[in-house]
Amino acid sequence: MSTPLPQFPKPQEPAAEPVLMEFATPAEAPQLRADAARNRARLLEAAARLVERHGVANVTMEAVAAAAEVGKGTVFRRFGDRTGLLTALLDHTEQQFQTAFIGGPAPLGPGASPLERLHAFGCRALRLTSDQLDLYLAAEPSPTRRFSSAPYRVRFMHVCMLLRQAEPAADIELLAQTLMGYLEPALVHHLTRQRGMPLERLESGWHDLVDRTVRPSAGRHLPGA
Amino acid sequence: MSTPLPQFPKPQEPAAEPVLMEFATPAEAPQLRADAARNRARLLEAAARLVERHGVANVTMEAVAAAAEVGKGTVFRRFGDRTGLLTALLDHTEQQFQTAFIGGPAPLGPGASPLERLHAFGCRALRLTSDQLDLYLAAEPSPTRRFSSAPYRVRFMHVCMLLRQAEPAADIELLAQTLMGYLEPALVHHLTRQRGMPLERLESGWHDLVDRTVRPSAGRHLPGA
DNA sequence: TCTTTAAACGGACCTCGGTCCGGTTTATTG
DNA sequence: CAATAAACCGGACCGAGGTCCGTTTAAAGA
Repeated sequence: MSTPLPQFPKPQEPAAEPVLMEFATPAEAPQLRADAARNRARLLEAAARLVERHGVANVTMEAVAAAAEVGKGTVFRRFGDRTGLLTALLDHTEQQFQTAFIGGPAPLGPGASPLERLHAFGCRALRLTSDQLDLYLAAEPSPTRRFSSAPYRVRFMHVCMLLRQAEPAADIELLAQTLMGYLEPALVHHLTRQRGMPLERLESGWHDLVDRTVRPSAGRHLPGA
Repeated sequence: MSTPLPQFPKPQEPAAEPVLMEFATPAEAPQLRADAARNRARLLEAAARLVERHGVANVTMEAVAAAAEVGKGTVFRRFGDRTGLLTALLDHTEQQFQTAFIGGPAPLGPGASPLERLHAFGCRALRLTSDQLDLYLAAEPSPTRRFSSAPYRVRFMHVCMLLRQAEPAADIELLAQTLMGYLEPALVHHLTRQRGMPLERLESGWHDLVDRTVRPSAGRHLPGA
C-alpha cells in the first residue's frame, strides 16, 4: 500500500519555508552525476531548439526526449513536469533579471530610491515578459503553485522590500501581491495581444499604479498585520 | 483536409465582441431540444453530487457522464470542456451576484456612491470565492481565456463603469484589471490557505487598495487612452 | 582494481481530457 | 401522417502528461 522508496525524490523546490536568500535554481547544482548533467544540458538544448522552431505550444515532452536522445522518464526525473522544463528554459533570463535588481546599477539596483527602483522593476519585468510571452505563458504553473514558484517568490520578496522602505504604513504583503498581479504574463498577453495595447501603455499604467498605491496616506482600514 | 461541417457548433461564448448587456449564459437558453435539456439538467445534478462527495479534483468528466447515464461525447457537446461544466456549476451563484450588483439594493447596487459600491463589490466577490474556493479554482480557464470568459467580462465591465464615475482621470481599463487581479481565486487561495490569512484581512486589503487607487490625483504618466 | 550502493535511465503503461463519426431522435413542414 | 433536416447521442479512439519499475551505471570505499 505504501511506497517506502520514493523513487522520485522530487527534483525542484526543496521545501516551502526556507524561502529567502536563494535564487531560482535552489539546490539544483548539488553536483549531478556526470551522465545526469550531460542529459540535462542536452534536454535544455533540444527543448530550446524545438520551441524556437515549432512554437512552445507544439512541443511535447516526448518530442523533447526524443530530440535529446533520452528516455521520457529522464525528462520528468530531471524537471518534474512540463512547467519545470519550461521554467528552466527561462532560468538564464530570470537570473540576469534577479542579479540586476538585487545588485545591479541604478535605477533598477540599489543606489536609486525605493520608489524609483519600483518603477524600473515593473518596466523591466513587463519587457521581459513581453519579449518571450509565449514561453512565460506556457511556463505558468498551475493556479495553486503560481505563488510558490521560486522565481515568483524572489520577485515578490524584492517588491516587498522596496515597499517596506517606500510605504511602511500599509499591508505590504497584500500591496505587493497586487502590484505583482499587474505584471502577470496572462494579463500582459490579454492586453497586448487580445486588446492590442502597445507596451508603452502598460508601462504608463504601471507608473500610474505605483504612484497611486505607494504614497504615504494613512489608509483607514489597516489591520494589525 | 478541411472539415466542411463543423460538427461541433461550439457551445458557449457566441463571439468576442458583442460583450455588454448579456449575462453569463449568453445564448444558451435558445430552446434546447427536449432530450438535450433533460440531459443537461441530469449532468449538472450529477456533477454537483460528485463534486460534493469526492471533491472537484477527483471528479473526471467520464465519471460525470456515467453518473448522469449519458455518453461522454454528450458532456463535451453541451459544456465544451471541463472548465465549461464547472463554470455552469457556479452559474447560479454568479447570476445572483450579477443581479445584485447591477440592480440590487445598496451599497452593492445603485443607490450608493460608486466608491461605496466598489468597496462592497470586492467584499462580496471575496466571500463568494472563498465560499467555494475549490470550485472557483478548478473552473479557472486557461491563462489565455481567463479574461474572455463571460463571467469575468461582466464583472470587469461593472468595475470599469464604477471607476469611470469615481475616477475619470485614469486609465480605467488598466486600473480595473488591477483591481480584478486582487480578487482572483488563485490569489485568494494562496493568501487564505497557504499563508493562513483570515478573510477579514483580505477585505481590509481591498478597502485599502480601493482607497489608494481610486482617488482624484492627476497621475503624472497618463497616456492618451 | 573490485565491490557496493544510490542515483539515473528508459520505455511500457496508465489516466484523463478532448475528438470523431455512424446511428438515432426530435421538431418542422407539406 | 410521412418525410426531411438539423440536432443530438454514445462510445471507440487519440494524444499528451505523468508514473512505475526492472535494468544500468557513475562514484565512493575496501
